[in-house]
Amino acid sequence: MSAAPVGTREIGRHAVRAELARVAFNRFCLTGFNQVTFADLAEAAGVSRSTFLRYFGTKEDVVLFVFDPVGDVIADALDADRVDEDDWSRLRNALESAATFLVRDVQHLVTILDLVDQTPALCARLREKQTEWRPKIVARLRETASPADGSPVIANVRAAAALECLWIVLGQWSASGGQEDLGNLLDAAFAAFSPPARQQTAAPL
Amino acid sequence: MSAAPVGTREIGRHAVRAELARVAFNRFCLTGFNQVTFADLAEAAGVSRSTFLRYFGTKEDVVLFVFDPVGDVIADALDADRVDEDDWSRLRNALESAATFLVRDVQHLVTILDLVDQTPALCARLREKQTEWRPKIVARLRETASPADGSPVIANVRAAAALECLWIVLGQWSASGGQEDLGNLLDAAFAAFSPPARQQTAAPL
DNA sequence: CATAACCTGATACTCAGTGTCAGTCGCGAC
DNA sequence: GTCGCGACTGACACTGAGTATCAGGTTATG
Repeated sequence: MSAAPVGTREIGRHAVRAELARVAFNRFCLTGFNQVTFADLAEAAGVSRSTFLRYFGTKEDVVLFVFDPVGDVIADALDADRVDEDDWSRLRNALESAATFLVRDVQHLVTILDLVDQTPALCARLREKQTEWRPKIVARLRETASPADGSPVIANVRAAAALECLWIVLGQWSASGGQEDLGNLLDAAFAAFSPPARQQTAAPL
Repeated sequence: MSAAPVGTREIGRHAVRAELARVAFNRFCLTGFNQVTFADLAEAAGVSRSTFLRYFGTKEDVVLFVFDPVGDVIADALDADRVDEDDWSRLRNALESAATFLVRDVQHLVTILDLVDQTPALCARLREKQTEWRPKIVARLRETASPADGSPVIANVRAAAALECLWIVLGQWSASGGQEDLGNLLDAAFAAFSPPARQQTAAPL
């Protein structure tokens, strides 16, 4: 899944990166993302500013690098699930894979998500990452699309909509302190697409 | 629609802003967004760097301020269209209003959109603006939502999906040089939601 | 051991964005 | 008219992100 480091150098580098991120994250939560500078982080972690910057290209990445594998997780899940399902079902399941991947330490993820949506810069960067994932997802969808879907617009819209669902659902989940069930939340979100869409008359549920 | 300036000062300020943006935009198209600095822009426009920065808080805004009214345009269109329509139809119509608002000078809009998706920073900022529009749209949807929709998740998902449609459609439209019909493109995009979603068997169209 | 690759800290640099300050202009009140 | 007030401007200084370079130390490998 996450490319296993081969050399000892890779291992070390990975470990240092994790430690730097850990220290930095505490600072962010304590003082606020914008208030903390790279100089602060470097001092807190006991390395030089140069070194810190070598591990994380931007301040946003210090927080958001944990989301990097999500795009591949979703794409892989789509591949594993091409059995007789329609796009929406496959996307829903793939999103559940992504959610499962992210939720290891519930408390930690909740804290991250809180920090993210308190911080416009983090929101923006995370949305940017999502957009980077989309082409890969679109490609997987189109592999099995009916020939009638000549234009890539349909697949793009569905992929984009699904990614929005993931984000909205995670926001809701984190607002509940990680109590609610992600599967149920995903179902609730995808219900926005499935019904015949006439909302005026209350649908008998 | 766009709040009419009342005082002479407002008029002047607005005109200066437009002129600065015009000069700057040429520079961006010529040299590339990232290559141009505020100092360059100020010199090209014949004002000081300070003054230029007083008119535009960020370099991104110099390009993207034209999109600012779109959120209100969509919200207003939703209000004017609450007659007996389901959410998706209302959203589709509202998006067409937004598109109509944006397409005054076809060539200019195409140029802007090209510049935007050549420039990650502009993409990110535009997506940020979209997210700012969403709450207002959600509120309008929920005003007429059936009581069965207790959770705001449904409305959020639909608003987010619709905004993604707008962006995808504009991308497609701009790729065609502004030739294709935006109404048709919107229909094609919204088709991603309507069919029973089973994509394996080619739907007889 | 030797060498090549890598990591680190130091330093210098560009540029976005913020804030301050003094001078200027337009405009209404007196 | 002129006085004062508010807004606009340019000049300057400053913080902080991100890039680039360099010398010296460390580690893997032959």
